[in-house]
Amino acid sequence: MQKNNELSGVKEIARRANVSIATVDRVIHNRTGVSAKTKEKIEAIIKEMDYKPNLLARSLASRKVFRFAVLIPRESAETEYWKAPLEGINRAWTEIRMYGIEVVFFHYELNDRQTFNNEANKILKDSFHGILLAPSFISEALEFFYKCEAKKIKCVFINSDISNVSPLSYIGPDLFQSGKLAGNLSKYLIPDGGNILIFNVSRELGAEHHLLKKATGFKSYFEENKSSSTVNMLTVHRTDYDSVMAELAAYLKDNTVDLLFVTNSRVSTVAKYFEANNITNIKLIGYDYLTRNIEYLEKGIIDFLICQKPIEQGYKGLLTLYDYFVESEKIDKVQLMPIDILTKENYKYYKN
Amino acid sequence: MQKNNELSGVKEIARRANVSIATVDRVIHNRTGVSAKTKEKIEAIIKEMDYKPNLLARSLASRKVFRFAVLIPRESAETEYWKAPLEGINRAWTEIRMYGIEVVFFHYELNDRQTFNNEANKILKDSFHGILLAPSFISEALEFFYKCEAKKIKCVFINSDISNVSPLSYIGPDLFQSGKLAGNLSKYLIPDGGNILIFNVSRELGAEHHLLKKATGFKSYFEENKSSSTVNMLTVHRTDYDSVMAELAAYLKDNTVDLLFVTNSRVSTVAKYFEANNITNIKLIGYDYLTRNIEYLEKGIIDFLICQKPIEQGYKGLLTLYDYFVESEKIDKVQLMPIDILTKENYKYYKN
DNA sequence: AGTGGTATTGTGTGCGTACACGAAAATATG
DNA sequence: CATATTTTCGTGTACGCACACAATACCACT
Repeated sequence: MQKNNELSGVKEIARRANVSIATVDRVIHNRTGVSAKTKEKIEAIIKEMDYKPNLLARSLASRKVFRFAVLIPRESAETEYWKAPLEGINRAWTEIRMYGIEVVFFHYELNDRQTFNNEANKILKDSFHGILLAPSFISEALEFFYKCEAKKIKCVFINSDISNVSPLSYIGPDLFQSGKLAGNLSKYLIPDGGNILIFNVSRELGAEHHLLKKATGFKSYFEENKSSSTVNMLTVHRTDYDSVMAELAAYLKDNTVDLLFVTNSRVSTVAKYFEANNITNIKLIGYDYLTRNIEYLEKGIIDFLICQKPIEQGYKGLLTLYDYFVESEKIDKVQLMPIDILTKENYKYYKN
Repeated sequence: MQKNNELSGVKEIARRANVSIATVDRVIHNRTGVSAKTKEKIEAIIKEMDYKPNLLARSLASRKVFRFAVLIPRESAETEYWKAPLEGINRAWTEIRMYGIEVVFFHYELNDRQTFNNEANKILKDSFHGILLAPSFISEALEFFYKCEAKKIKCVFINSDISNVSPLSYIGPDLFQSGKLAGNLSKYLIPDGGNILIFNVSRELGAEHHLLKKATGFKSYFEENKSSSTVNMLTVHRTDYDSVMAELAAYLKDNTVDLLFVTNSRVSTVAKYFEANNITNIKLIGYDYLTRNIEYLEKGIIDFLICQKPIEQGYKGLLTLYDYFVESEKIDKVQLMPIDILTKENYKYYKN
């Protein structure tokens, strides 16, 4: 390593400063017990040498163990979405486990807020340095977040954010802009003046809910561009196929719709309905690279899928905790994901 | 680290096998000097323990130095494209330099194939383990590649590939599919039956040239979809604004064009021309996230930009060499980049 | 000067692995 | 059977850093 010039490492610093490497070590980690003048001297040398510690040797020598908890929804039969972040988290873990990282997983059910509390309490009873969580239930997540803050536990949010709260980092989409892009895409699918329906399929949908942020962004596109299209919104609070089908059918009986925007990954449910009933004159935009969605994208029933790198969200989420604790790096408060457009032509090359 | 059970590492293997760690080390790196039966025994234990070497300690102890050369075009005044891969390469380098990686850069001029040869020869005279190169000039690159093969130097290609040749890996777009996607996008911009022009701006354009692959893909979309649009192609062999402008103006004087597809990052040159001459009725699709291109995307003069993660290409390129030599991982022969669609609405969130 | 105490600095060991070198065992040679 | 040769294996040191522990310097006060 660096076999070139031997002027690297703490040893060299120590040599130049006429001190022992222990003293150098002390000022590097600014521990106490170093006189002001030697500290200054060493710091000057460090700066002059542009010394960069060898992270390998560092974490080899400092046998620290950090414990992180992961709190995200369980992958459900209805949507495989959460498989992706989990995959990213595991990928990150395999990369950093040798640096002394322990990870414990906790999963809650997306249609049962009580399970969130249960798992959250388990986490609080145990002892973790950091937590990676998807705050799907806002008030519950908020309460949990405050408890973590009190215990000096750092949190990273993925997938959706909570306003007025400042975790170590938020990693996920700009929901508003994501919806706005969907609005923009609809321009390419139907002429101006059409009838558009925003369709939410979600058990929970409070005022601050992230699906509504997408809907708001979507609408804003039409307002900003002074479009003459009509944009309505419909929400179904049951997520099974029959319920969705029934509500949608009822709506379509009374209303003309040229384009349908599904605000989450449940778009395949709508597509299935379209296919079963031979509905081909309604354009369809939805979310997420899931096998079922891709299937309908391939068939041409779904026109566009918007995707926000769920795997990378999980990957970066865990790495962010690692960077903070092990590398003690400064962390970006917000790490927005790209807003990717998937079509029949390019999805094969997409990487979550 | 791994403070849990102490049954990790070569030491534990050695203990269980009643041998010294040196012997264990020998079978791990399958060196000579171990009797068949002890080798078997140790291998069994390794498998049973599912032993994973600590890469930190490994590369700390093995003070190997690998030397890689990078051979890519110089960033030119006309296009900043090659800044991006270079950035990715540098990012990868900072991540792995502590593992004993040396990188030396060589740059050639995109409009002078002789400079490629000059730099390539410099590389051959020196001594490198691996080379990361953009084979812009096919025959020259081919010659160089064979010389490298003869010297057992591993090559990784980025940005464009060469047929019938097998480097360690190709990292870049599927050019054909990339062009095909552009064809698909044009569907959203103009009605079927329009007049379309494929526009190549490139000094060099041999039969195997990568721009032509994009053009072929583009055309294939219209053929496959039995489109009634007319697709023509025009190539300008000079890349300065005045030349491009002149040729384009001449063409447009005699021909109607509804949509123009520029096969590389020079799309901003066309956009500039459109802006200067108030041409607003021609849709424009081009390549690459460059500041000048984004400017025209924002203004609405460019409708779509296709982007293929140039930074990541460089990043992965160097990491691929690293993985091969240091981690001795199996390398994917082809690592295709996603084909990203950039619009006015989502470019801000794009990451190269 | 001697004593106690604090402020400051140094020494040594270990993290998990690689490797040079030498020792021992096995085998071959005369 | 003694010696030479080869095969097989073990010991020790190093990598760059962290940290426990030991040592020294410095100062105040009897």
